[in-house]
Amino acid sequence: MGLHQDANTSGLHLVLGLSLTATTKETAPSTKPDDHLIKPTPSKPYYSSNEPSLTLGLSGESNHVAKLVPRNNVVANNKVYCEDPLELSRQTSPHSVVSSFSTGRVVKRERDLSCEDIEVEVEERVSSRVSDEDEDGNNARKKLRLTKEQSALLEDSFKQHSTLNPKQKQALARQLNLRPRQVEVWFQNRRARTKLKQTEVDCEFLKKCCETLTDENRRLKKELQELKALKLAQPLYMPMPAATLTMCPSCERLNDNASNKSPFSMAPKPHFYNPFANPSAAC
DNA sequence: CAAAACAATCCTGTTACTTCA
DNA sequence: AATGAAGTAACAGGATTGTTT
Repeated sequence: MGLHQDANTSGLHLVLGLSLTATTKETAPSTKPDDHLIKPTPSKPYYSSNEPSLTLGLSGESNHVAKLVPRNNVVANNKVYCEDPLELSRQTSPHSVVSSFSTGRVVKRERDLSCEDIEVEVEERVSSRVSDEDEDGNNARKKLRLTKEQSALLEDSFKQHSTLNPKQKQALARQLNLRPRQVEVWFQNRRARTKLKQTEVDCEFLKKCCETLTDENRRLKKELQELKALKLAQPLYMPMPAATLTMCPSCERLNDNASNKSPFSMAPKPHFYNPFANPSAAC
């Protein structure tokens, strides 16, 4: 669960309850390590009524509801302190005050703010948040954009190594003021993009191969027809028109081999030829 | 030592948000 | 102002791998 150890070790008792007041699928417990984070969605409000939810609070404090604290947060004096600006911004407002308010098209780069800054920032926004929200509490899931500096640093890091060990991830996250999970996700997506690009390049290459081979096939068919016609015209002996007959060196070799074999020997294996590897017109 | 359980990480596919034309 | 496309952050789920019991 998303309980920070501080809460467990402080000697306080925790109460876990099931109520019918809030949450959606998004708040359901997950087996994944980082999925304890509560995620709001646009169509699925972070808190909605008439849905079962888990509530967790300190015993004797009935007002403490849904204190699901991510691992990197600290609980003290009934307040959730954040080691991560983004997470704090998510938690401080139950409706997930995050980076931007789509209605006003204001994109705020929270990444640049420190934790303390965020606390202030979030408080400021919470007051103005009400008017930004739908009547029924619906709130769009906001996506944070990385700053140019952050992207550049991540790119640099990716160039050095496309995967990160935990230490590198932590260091990078600290350096960028991001959560390690965000760094991890960025690298995953970056690897996926690289692979996709490579696949597209490969696809283009194969298309060209296919085109070239089709052309070549057409040309050889034509050549064969011409030879057949020539054979009909000169049935006895005809010196090979060397200028028109092009022979792949590897085919020739196979034919030579075949000529030494008995009539019942196996036919040579068809070989697939890469037209780009050999500029020969015939191949 | 083998096997089960678990955690961490990766990949792939998808969703949802932002930006821009 | 509205809209669709492209880019991308974030997520889900399954596979793999290393560690622990």
